[in-house]
Amino acid sequence: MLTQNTAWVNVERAIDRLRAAGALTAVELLARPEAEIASLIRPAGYFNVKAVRLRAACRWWLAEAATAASQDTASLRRSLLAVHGIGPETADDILLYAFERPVFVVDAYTRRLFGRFGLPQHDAAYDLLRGWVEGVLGPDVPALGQLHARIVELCKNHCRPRPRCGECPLLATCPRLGVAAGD
DNA sequence: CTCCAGTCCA
DNA sequence: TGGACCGGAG
Repeated sequence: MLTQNTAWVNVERAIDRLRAAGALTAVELLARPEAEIASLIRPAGYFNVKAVRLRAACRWWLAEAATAASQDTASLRRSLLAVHGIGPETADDILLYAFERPVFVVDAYTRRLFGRFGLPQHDAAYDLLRGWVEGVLGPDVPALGQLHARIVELCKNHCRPRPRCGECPLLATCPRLGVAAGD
């Protein structure tokens, strides 16, 4: 939630501050005033809205986490999406990495990379693009996590808004072949 | 579509 | 110094 539209380096600072304040667990975070949480996560930006969202997520965790394991993935996703501040991408992050469910996380990086590779799916609605990747990889949790993580790394280092194709490991197979102009 | 917001870096 | 940052709600 802290990393929603926010650079990861700033998220790490916010997490460090929460940890230093002893507010990294759901119980501890909920025990503090919302204004204090907002102050602690200030480096991550959007701190007022994110403080509200973190509280909502912690309440969900305390109420639902115990029975989450027994729920099927579709039900668990609906439950997560009902939480204020958890949209499709955040829900799938939690499903894949926290609950180890076989889902693919679609993010801005995925759409940018797929678009540059000429895949028509890059514009598709969230669930369509997610389902397409899941169909290609199959219900393989490690593979789904690896692909998402590698897309993130690739797009942070090379496939940026202004492409840095020089050292890109995909240069040989990229349709753009280092045409580093525009997007 | 617009707002939310601090931080980094070319 | 302005764009960009692993989105989501109203």
